[in-house]
Amino acid sequence: MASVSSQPQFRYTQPPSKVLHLRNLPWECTEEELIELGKPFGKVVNTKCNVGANRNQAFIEFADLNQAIAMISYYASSSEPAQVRGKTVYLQYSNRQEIVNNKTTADVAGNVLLVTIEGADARLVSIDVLHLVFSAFGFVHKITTFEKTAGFQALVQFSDTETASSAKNALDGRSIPRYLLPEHVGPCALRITYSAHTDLSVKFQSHRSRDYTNPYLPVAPSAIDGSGQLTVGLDGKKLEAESNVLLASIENMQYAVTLDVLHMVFSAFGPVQKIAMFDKNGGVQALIQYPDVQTAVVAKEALEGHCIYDGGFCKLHISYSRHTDLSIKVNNDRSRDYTIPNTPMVNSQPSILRQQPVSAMGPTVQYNGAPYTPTQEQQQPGMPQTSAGWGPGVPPMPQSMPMQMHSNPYMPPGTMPPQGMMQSPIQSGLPQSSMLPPYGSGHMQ
DNA sequence: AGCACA
Repeated sequence: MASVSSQPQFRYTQPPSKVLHLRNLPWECTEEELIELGKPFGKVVNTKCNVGANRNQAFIEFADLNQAIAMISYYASSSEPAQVRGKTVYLQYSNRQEIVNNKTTADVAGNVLLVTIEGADARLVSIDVLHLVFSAFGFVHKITTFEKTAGFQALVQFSDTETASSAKNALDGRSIPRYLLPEHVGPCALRITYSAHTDLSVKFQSHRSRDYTNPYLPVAPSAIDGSGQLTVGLDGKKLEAESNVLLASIENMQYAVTLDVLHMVFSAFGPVQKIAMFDKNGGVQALIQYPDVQTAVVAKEALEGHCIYDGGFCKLHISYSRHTDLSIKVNNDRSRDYTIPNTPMVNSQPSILRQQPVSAMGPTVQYNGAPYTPTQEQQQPGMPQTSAGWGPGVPPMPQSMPMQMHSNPYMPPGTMPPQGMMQSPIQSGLPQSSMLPPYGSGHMQ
């Protein structure tokens, strides 16, 4: 009582109640901790935690009024304040006589979590980031997101209550790790309660909802354009169906990017079958055809956003083409079919070596993928690509590079550049493992 | 640090 009357603005003594009002709680405070706190004084029959705007208040209801009085009296005269996790908790009689509506859906543990993403940039958190965050605790079945007055919210469905609880306990009040968010996105905290749902209804895969148990669920019509092409990814970003043909556009093309340079760069990941270059929107684009989708995926992942030359020159932007087989009518300096040795060659002078603006500068694409080392058989048209030479353990600079210029079926006799020129820009530019992987010399023309 | 689905 003394503690209550010591504060002028709340000096009025509350009439006793078997319900106590607690404040200044750590707001991760659990029901169990409240019970622990009250247990010494009597039987706690009900609690309600995470009350108030800051979720740092709670109520404890004792079986008997005398027990509540005992607790108030004890802490009124105690030198040690009531504490939860070392934080001082202030308590007083509640102005209500019983806890009502204690078990709201938010308190009843279930397999679906209601997640509120807080922060100015909450809306910029993608469903994929949420998926990543919650997947740390178990398989996430479904996620739906929506906007409410509470802000940007998501329902995250786990297999069971235990998994959901572990995620809730670990993540409630925490911020999404910065490294999972784009740089421009500010901090985003998660507030998590249980949802009353047990099974979310996800009709489409979209940037707003996802069903990870059903990868064949149709994609939302809003994400598909008139031609049936997928244009909007499930994260709301542009997305294309994977293809064995890549569309590369070159940004900031300070240096001439030739067919040969492209061939060299893209051959690092597998045999390049065809390349077609063309002008588009004032820039240069190229279609690069691999024999299979997997190779194209690896190449795209590795090269996307990277620059062919140091200093941000010739930055590659790569998407999947709708093409699956390019039609190369003539081999010239803008298009090439590497699978047909005898297609007429037009103007196939190796240009990279002549056109280097800085003599010692070679392509320096950096990427994180495993380098592909072209081998003899992988150069053979029609041969199935082996996985040999793949994997993270492949050294970026093998001891002996396969020298197969002599056997290159695509190189017309007499057009082979001098050995010294072949070596200088490319190989001398590879002192570090992060640099461009070895290109078989046979790829260069 | 101050009373509960707003």
